[in-house]
Amino acid sequence: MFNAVGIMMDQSGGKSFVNAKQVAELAGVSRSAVSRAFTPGASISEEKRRRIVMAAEQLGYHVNHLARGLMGVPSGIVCIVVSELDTPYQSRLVRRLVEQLQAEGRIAVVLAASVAASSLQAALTRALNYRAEATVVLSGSPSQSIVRTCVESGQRLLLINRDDRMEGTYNLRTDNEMAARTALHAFLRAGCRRLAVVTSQARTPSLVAREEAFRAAADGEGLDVRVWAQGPTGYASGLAGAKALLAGRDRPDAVFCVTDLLACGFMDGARQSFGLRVPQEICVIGFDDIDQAEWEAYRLTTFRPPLDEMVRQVVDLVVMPNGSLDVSRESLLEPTFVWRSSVRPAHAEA
Amino acid sequence: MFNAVGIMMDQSGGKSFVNAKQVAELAGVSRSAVSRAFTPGASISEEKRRRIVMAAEQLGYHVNHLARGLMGVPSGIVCIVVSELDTPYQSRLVRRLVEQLQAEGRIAVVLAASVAASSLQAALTRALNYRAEATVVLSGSPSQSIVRTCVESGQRLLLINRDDRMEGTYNLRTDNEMAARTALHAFLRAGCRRLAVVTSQARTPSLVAREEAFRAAADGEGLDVRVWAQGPTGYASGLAGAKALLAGRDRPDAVFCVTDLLACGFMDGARQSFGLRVPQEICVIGFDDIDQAEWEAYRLTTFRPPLDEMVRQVVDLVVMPNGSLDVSRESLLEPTFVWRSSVRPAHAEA
DNA sequence: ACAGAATTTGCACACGCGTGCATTACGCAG
DNA sequence: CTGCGTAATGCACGCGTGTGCAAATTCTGT
Repeated sequence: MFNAVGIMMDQSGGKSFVNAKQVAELAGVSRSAVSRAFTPGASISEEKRRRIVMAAEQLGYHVNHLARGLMGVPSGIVCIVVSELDTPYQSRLVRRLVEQLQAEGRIAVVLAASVAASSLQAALTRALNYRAEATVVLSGSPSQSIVRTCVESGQRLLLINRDDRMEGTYNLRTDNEMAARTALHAFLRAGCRRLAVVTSQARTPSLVAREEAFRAAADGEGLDVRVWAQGPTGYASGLAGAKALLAGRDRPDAVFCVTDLLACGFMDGARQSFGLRVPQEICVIGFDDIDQAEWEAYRLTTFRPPLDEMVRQVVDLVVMPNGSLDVSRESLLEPTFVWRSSVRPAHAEA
Repeated sequence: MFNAVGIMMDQSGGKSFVNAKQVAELAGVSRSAVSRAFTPGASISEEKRRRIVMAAEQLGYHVNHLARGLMGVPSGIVCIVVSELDTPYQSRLVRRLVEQLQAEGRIAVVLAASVAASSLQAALTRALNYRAEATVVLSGSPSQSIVRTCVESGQRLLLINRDDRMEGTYNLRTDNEMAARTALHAFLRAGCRRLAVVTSQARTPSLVAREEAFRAAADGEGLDVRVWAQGPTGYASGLAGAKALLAGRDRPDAVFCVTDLLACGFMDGARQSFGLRVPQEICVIGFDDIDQAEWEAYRLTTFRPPLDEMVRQVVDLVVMPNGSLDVSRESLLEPTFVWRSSVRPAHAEA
């Protein structure tokens, strides 16, 4: 029944977990003492705690967080819902979130919202089943009903980069409108007049906001904007966009790509298929400041979302106790304009 | 105390969770009935189940998986330990794993092993605390002691791409040796003779294996190999490697980069700083087949790990019941050689 | 040495759930 | 109507833990 180190075997041949009672028996103390030994701030003598910890180590005992979460104690579980984890921007954000949440003693459950349409619903249900303290949604449109379920259950729902504000959720978004205006003015100062936007078929709120703000700003200057919006939000669409936009006469001399991946694809297309030089013959601005934007092959002028600040706010909202957090249900973060070499400097006008 | 839909408020103002007892009261049945209503195959009349489900929906009731996991029922939690989630290769692998595990009804907890050296130890401890069914390690070297603890607790430990096999773990790795030999022969057929390897300071087992296998294969042909190994495993190191290796006289004409990111950096360095053309003047081979390897700017010849097969085997090992899984504690997967444009074809010898 | 304060300890309960077991209700043939 | 087999139901227990409360122990000051 017991092996050399005292691990109990169950009938199926696998090993079962050691519980506090067994540790108590080995250490010759009550089970409560074991519980207190692993509870910071509990009243227990140092000598007894040492003996208990030693016994626990010998048996391979670990506090069962499931049972702990059964009581009033918060579970420490935070869900992160993400659809395209293999994207440079998303993966970086998730990494930072996981690290910081972990530093705060939380544990991050990553849920994929990509498989089916109802998958997010199922994922959030699972999150509820595990008594997650909060859920961070990086993508997908949660249905109104599931959101209500979450909020009513005391779940905090943090929506990142989604412009559709909903009742009872905390919204974090970057200032897409400001970025679009900044991009336009950078183009104008570089002497560009034939504007274009490259975006994707996916009507993600952030991307739509960037496109529309850019068009509105250009409209304010009396300038026209050609728009290319096809395929998914990735490199391939940018490449295809270049081939489409640059094929005809009167090709654009300034292109705002709503995503860095689109921008990389566009630049490659402009160079390979049309022999254009960036920024001499065509200027490009992206958004996200992914790693590749800094690569020598691109040196892309783009907007860097304030990742540190975003992560900090998310972690704060998660960690914050239940009282007094309704103060700011929404916050708008300013991206930084990162000037590299894909736009002509102002003084070098045509 | 109760609001319109019957959600109980706790004293702190947040909502507390609904339990089976409350559902039972509303539906006018016993608590056991509620439990059975949500247990597939339990003995309960269809009419009563409908009434219970309706009451549960009205109250926003969700089965508490923590309490369920308290009993013999497996927790359904799988831990994924990863150090560099914002890397193209890792993020893609994690995404696939999360999706497939989710499809099998498991929930994936992502643990960051990057912060501190002892962080992996802490991560595995947390995994044990939550009674994870299995832990998939994509990086870092777990200490022998913590591995024993995991295995003795019935945790399955799956190590991916780590050559150090340990007692009681399941190992999945790709055939780095074969890949290195294939790369060498591709270089030789292209007429290259001045070989080099670009790797990083990190002594990750896979990377070391690729480097050493390449050197061994070259040695078998009587050829020398210059090695550059500095900095982390990323684009910047590849760029620096190019500047260092190509600066002197007698520059290499074939470079095996142990990672695609290194290869991208190297290609950019070779082009920007030395005006070299790939593959006419220098051939490059990478490893991982990340998205960027297919980009027009690189069109990198590289090795594609069999991701589908890897994920399938991991999921199989996780899902498999406790009996009869010691059959294959290790499996070696063959990467595919992806031929693009960064190596001269065989017939175009110098 | 002794009272009183301060600390430590153990008992017992609660948390939310699944389930074995005894009991009841039901359907059906004789 | 009776007997019997089957489906449905409710009671009570156990899972592993944290904690209030009272009892027990140690410490402190005079």
